[in-house]
Amino acid sequence: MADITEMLIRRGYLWQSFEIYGGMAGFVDYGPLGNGLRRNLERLWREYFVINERAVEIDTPTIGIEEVFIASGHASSFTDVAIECERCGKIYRADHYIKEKLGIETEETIDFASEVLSTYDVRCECGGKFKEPENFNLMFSTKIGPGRGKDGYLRPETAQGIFIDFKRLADYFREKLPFGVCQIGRAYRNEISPRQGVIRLREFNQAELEYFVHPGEKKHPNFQQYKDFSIKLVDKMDEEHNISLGEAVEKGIIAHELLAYFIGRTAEFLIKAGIKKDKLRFRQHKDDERAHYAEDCWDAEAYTSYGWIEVVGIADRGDYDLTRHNQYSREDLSIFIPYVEPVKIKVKRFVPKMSSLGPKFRKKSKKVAEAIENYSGEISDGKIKIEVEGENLEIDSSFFDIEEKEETVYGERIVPHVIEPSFGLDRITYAILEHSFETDVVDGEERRVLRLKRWMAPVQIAVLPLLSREPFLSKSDEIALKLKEAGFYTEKDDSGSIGRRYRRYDEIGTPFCITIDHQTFEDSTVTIRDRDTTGQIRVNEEELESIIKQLLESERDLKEFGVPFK
RNA sequence: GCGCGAGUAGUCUAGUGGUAGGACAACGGCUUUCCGAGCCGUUAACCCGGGUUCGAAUCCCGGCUCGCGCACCA
Repeated sequence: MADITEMLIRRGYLWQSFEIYGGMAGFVDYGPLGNGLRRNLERLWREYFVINERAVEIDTPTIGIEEVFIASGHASSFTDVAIECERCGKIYRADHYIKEKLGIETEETIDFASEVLSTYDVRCECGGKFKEPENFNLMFSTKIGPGRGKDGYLRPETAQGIFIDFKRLADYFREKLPFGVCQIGRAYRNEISPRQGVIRLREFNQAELEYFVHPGEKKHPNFQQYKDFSIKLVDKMDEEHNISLGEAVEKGIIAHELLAYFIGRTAEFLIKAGIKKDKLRFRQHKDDERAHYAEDCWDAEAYTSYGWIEVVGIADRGDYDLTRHNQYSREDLSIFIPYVEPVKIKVKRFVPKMSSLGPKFRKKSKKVAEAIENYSGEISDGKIKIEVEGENLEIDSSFFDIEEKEETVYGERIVPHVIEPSFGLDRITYAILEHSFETDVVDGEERRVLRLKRWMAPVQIAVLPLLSREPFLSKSDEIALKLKEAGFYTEKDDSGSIGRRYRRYDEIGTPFCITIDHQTFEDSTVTIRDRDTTGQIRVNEEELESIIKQLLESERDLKEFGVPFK
């Protein structure tokens, strides 16, 4: 691989943030081209994960109130208790270190770690003593509102915003599973040591789809599409499989069809975006690697100069999130699933008689009534035994009626499971750039060319007057304007020799250059030059828009559209 | 956060205590200019702060950033 970072900076793909103030690790600025590329990636992602699924996109705040992250588990599992050696300055996660040295499973609290350290006189490997344990939270905290305000955090993932809106969303989808909800946006993690350029950022771009399904139906209607598709799979035992996704499900390597579907879909998407198939693999998380919420998880990994890097995580989060938010918010986040055939069942119900309960139990009567309603045991000697506020009571039949009838049950309430494909857009953008950047030789001279997929290029068309004077300039302006009006990202460039300009656009990945030459003024034709082959065709000015459109949407050969030129 | 190395125009780089140089790029001009042509001209840099010194890009300290290793990576 040629050194790409130099080009990315110089040509306006990626810049260090806060550069004139010395910079700050973990943040990146997208220059004009980088931003364009990432936007195109987002557009393609929507095609794959929203428009062509039963899915919608929403947008929720990047700041979350504390309650959200207590419920989600991030407040505790995202906080590490860290211990630092006084002598050598090494920092460990307290729970890891204690478990390794003493074999004790610890709670993740400062007090507990502190107690264990002093009780067992735990020392650093260098022999030094540890300072008092401290919390290190990987979430950025903030205060909402004036004064002491309310505690808030910058979201560490976009997903929580979706879970919180679950009731509204289920309603939007008319209570019918499966459905998907996605969010594209920024997320924040206060990394201890961000490194490797765009690979580990403190503020990054996610595209997440939460696909809600019936726990017993982890299938997808379009799985057929990927059943015979194969991609390199590495399971949690580090074993490699080169089998179809259908087989992988049959053999139990992938837990279920729905995960396999998203693996297939993700692979197709990444390849369409410009990731090389031979530099793409899916790796299953090992048992100790999975997040607190995940039941099974497969990462898409792309091979880059940093080695294999995770670009997508596809997790079966089970009902973890909805159940937790259910508990903490006390909102019912289940969904009603009707049976195919309603079921008739006999029910026996105890109906409290308030007119007799009231006078006898007074303030307690409401609680007694509830206990009677919930009673499900037998009646002995016309009495039932219930417990109210720790007190055992015998209630005789003058306080309740028994209603026995046949009821029709139409369905049941269940908490859906969620399958989450979560995409790191920054990493994907970077991997695409690396996978696309090549050098080749044209006319004996080395050329740097960014072979982006045509539909991904931030600058799609460059209009180049052969000569930098009239009438070439006006004609170029006229054609560039027409192409812009047609919706193509177009640049006009008359600076330097024509060869120099071709190189300029090769380097940033512009797939096609339109050249206005002498012949243009004789027969109203222009040339289209293909970035990858440097071949040219000559076409009529009137057909230009339609040909460009077809070329940009496909990988069709330029020669199909006109007479080769030169 | 620890250790090692590095930081000079947009980019790459020379300069090791005494006037900061080059290449490429960019910009303007000349040249009927289809694959980084040539010529003339222009713009443009010592990461930040402190110290030592008559004098610091250079030596020392601290910070920031980048690279590598360790640790961390829900």
